[in-house]
Amino acid sequence: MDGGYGFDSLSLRRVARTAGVVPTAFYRHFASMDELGLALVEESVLALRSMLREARQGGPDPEHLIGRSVEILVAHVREHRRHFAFMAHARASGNVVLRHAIRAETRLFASELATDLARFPILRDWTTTDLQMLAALFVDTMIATIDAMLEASNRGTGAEATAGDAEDQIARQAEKQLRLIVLAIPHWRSTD
Amino acid sequence: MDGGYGFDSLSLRRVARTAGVVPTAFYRHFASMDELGLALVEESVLALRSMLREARQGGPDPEHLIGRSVEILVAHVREHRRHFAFMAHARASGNVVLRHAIRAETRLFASELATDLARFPILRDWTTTDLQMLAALFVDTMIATIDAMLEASNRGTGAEATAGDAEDQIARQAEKQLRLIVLAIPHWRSTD
DNA sequence: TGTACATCAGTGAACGCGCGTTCACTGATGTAC
DNA sequence: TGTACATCAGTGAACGCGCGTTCACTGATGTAC
Repeated sequence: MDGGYGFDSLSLRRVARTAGVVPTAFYRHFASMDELGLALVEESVLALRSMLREARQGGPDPEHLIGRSVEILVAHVREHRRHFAFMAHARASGNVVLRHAIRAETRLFASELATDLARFPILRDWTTTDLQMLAALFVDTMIATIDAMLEASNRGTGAEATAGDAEDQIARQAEKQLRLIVLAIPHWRSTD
Repeated sequence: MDGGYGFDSLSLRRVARTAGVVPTAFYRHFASMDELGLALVEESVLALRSMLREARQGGPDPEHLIGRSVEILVAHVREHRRHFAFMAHARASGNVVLRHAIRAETRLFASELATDLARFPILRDWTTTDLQMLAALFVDTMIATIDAMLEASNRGTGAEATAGDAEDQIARQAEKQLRLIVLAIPHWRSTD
């Protein structure tokens, strides 16, 4: 009746046991579970940053930008599933330290995206507030997509084919949502 | 070094202690913590449904629909903060039973919203898939907004004025995001 | 109106368990001279 | 090349604690006749 997936329900002793080591040896590497968690956050963030870096390569190319971005997103989630799952969980977890660390990284990510967006000619006259608003909308849609993919892969145990299908469907929906948002951009009158 | 906010780190004994009752008395009311959790989900869902009901009253009135919806959302989060915080947490929690219950409710909510959307003349010719896509985008934006409000109210301990300001800013951003999405609708060519 | 019984919330002792953390220790690997 | 010492990962016993769950129980409230 215990169970539980996330970092929250992971004990120091279980970590040690999995590592094939006596519990006290844990302290040779981390001062506490929080510190382990922060190390995991740091590692996971690398996956995120590599995603952003890859998306930036190849220049703007507005024609296929959205399709490419979604492809990159999907590929990264598939490749670093455990890291993304860890962040998705820690994001809403009961652990204050981890939650704040993840939130800070998310804000940073959104702010970098806003900077990228500012380079597009069509967004030149937008206020900073509105650029942040748009970046947040993209990031929130991205997070929701990642979330849905992880949930689909959880449910998909035992029926891998349908899990893959579900992921494709999620990816297609995300692409549509992003396209829809982009459609609105030329019609927005930016003020603050 | 324990701590922890959410339902995950809430023990049967702590519930009993808070209720001013001996641990074994817990079983007079619930067979397990999972059952307690499900009861809380049910109670929290009532807050969500009342929100949707209130938003439906007063008819379409497309002019002020978005502003009114955001107002209703903010008011409900402020009034039922604990229920929303519970759902936001359980949504990504390690407890499989709770997580699935919340996810199911979220899907139901999105599907009801899609039905509502179908009634708008401008959306008459949209495919079902695209209506679901749009509803999901609205719901995801809503969830991100609720999430941000809860986080702001957590951080805002000790400085109520700034916490209120932060919430207002979040509400204003949400309103802009919804307006932006709505702007795109007339330009979408719905296909599947 | 009174009596017998059922229902039901709460009690308190007891259990075995996994937990985080302490402590003094061992033994291998690297470094200085 | 050999010796002395430091560093450092891992050991194993021990602690006190909060946990979920069992059991037989008490006493109040409601119900049937």
